[in-house]
Amino acid sequence: MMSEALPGHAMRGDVMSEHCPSREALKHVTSRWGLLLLVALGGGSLRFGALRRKVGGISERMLIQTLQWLEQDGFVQRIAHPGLPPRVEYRLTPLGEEIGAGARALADSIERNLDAILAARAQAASGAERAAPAENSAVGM
Amino acid sequence: MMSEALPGHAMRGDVMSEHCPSREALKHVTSRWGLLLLVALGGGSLRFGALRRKVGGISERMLIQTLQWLEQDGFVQRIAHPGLPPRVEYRLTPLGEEIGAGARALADSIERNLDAILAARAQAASGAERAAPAENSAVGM
DNA sequence: CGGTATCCTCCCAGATACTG
DNA sequence: CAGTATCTGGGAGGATACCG
Repeated sequence: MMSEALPGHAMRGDVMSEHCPSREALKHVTSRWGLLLLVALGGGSLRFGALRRKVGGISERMLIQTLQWLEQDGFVQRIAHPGLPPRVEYRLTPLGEEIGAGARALADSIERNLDAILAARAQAASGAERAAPAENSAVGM
Repeated sequence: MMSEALPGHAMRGDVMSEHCPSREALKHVTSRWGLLLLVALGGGSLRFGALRRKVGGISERMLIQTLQWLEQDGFVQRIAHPGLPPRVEYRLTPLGEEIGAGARALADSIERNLDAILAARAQAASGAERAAPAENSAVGM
């Protein structure tokens, strides 16, 4: 599952192992909004409202919940400024910066290659059409 | 949502935009098993059974389904060798290699920093205890 | 061995209402 | 503005059985 938990030696997880705790962290990072929040915070700290506006389609509830997951895993730091109205900033921790860099690289690869991805999907769809010759050239999605 | 779809110019997605098609690809990559499969295939082509054994905890059904998602998006190539018993290999496409590299980097960051993550979680749990000192100390999640 | 088909069960996540 | 609490459904994903 992982290497020996020797005191003083960092233990290393193994995401391929079913019961490794790293799976839990991976789950948070790859949750529906986790990766997007890590990417969004890559540019620097953001307030709750700004974060909500930046990440299109996220609900307040999921924003809070995902931020709490990321905070518990030590990826995000929550900074509450006293006073009214309440102002809370969220920023990446050093650990979060590292994870966030990977998240951004992944998102960037997808964004840059979107045309190739859409082309592959169109081809897969047309291949399916050949198998089922009942004509309908509409390629949705 | 994205830059103009000029013919001859690659279009670029924007994962922050709610209706951008890149969200769909991101969903597949960050699905429960998507990232793990991309990582597993990073070392070279693998057969169905080997893949199943490598990714701990995955069911046959989700293995097939996730592979099909990744195949449709052009990340994975399926190669069926004729004959009996059936032998099917899966390997990353060039596009898949690029996505897979990001996936591996992300998984690697989590694996390497697992101790820090677990420490952060332990601290968050003890902090929550201080906030609610009366109740039972079971710290679930 | 490598799938497909079917059923079923959680629980993720949206909607809504309320608070400091 | 930044949360919390509760209700609910939809769909991801597991179990099982069967096929080529």
